[in-house]
Amino acid sequence: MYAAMTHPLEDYICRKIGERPVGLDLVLAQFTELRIKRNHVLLEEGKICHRCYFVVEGCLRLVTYNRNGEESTSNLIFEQEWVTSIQSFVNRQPANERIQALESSQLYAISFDAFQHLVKTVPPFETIYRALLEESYVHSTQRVMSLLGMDALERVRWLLSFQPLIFSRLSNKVIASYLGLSPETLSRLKMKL
Amino acid sequence: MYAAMTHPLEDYICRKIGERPVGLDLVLAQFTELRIKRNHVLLEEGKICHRCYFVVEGCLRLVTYNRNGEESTSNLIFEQEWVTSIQSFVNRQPANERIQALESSQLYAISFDAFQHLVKTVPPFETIYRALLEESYVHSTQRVMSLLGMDALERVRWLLSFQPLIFSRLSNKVIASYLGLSPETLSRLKMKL
DNA sequence: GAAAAACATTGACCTATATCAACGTTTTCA
DNA sequence: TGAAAACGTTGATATAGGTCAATGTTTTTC
Repeated sequence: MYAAMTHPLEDYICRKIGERPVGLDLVLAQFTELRIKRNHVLLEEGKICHRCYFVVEGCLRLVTYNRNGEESTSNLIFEQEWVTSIQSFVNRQPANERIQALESSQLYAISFDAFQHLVKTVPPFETIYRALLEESYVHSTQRVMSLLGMDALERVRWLLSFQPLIFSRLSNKVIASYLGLSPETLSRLKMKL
Repeated sequence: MYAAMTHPLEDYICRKIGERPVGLDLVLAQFTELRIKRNHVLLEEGKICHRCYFVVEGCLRLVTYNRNGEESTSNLIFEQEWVTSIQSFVNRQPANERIQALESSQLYAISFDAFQHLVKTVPPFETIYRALLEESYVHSTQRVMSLLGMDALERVRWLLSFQPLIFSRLSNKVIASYLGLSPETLSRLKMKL
């Protein structure tokens, strides 16, 4: 039970940097804990996203709506990952996506202003943020490639090999909307695996 | 002809930062100029991408190949933009995409090691890199949303409104492969605009 | 813990987009 | 500059995946 004795975000940061950085308490002080229930909407589309969240426990998704009101899952976020509507958070513009909890979740939240301040004044924080942006960008480009070049079955296999966790934890409907498929199609493809 | 008197990369960096940063000459010294012809392949898939390029003049694309050898354009890069195979460059792993010139181009290249060194030792360089990652990540997420939630005609209109330059400069075939469409479909859709 | 709602699956059918083929036009390059 | 190759467009046809509907199952809620 040692894990429960330390601050989850402290663990994360120390692990990422490989040491306990100077000024860490100052960083941690900028975050507030937050617990939300399944289906809770953290951000509605059209609103500006003023916060960035670290996921301690649980799972969330970014949801976009097309002209006909049909939803797509533009991203899935699990433990030890961060979530925000990046375009809205960075550019201070209305979000074109919603942030919704898929499971009851425990989060740490930081405001845009505090985030910017840390990025500017705490070098290790900027480094973590940069590394996170690299990871996220790489992931997003891989996703674009899969959507451009693979058919439905290939995408299912690709997701199964790189993020098998998703299949054991999320509903058929959510997985389908993340893959750009109808639930019926995903249901049928699962039999062909 | 004033523009020709200064270093294009110097211009870019000063414009991004809003002033001439200390140590800029040190940064510029790490880059080497490079001129390539249309269709030249800067990086082949399967090789590790050891360099990052700033585009002074011209246009390039990132190309991925699926199981059947059909190509998709995973990104398009114009003047004043950067190109590398990000996953390969950052993680030192074989690239799953090719970098190819669509026009004869003038570039400035920097090696991975020099790039890392600048990121670590020249704070304004890290800041520019971070801002670039933010922009690129935002762009990539928008692309995912368009591929998940829009039909072919909507994607064409979307591209036309956000990057009209592309239509005046690139071939029907390349635009189609960037939109995830066959050339025939794009050809037909253009009449419906 | 029972009723209601949401979900997963399967079948029948439909449609957006791909594929294949033909042909004229543009580009490339010897 | 002229032959060959690549490209763009259009028509005919094929198909992957979507939509609609029915049914049984799981989850939510009061």
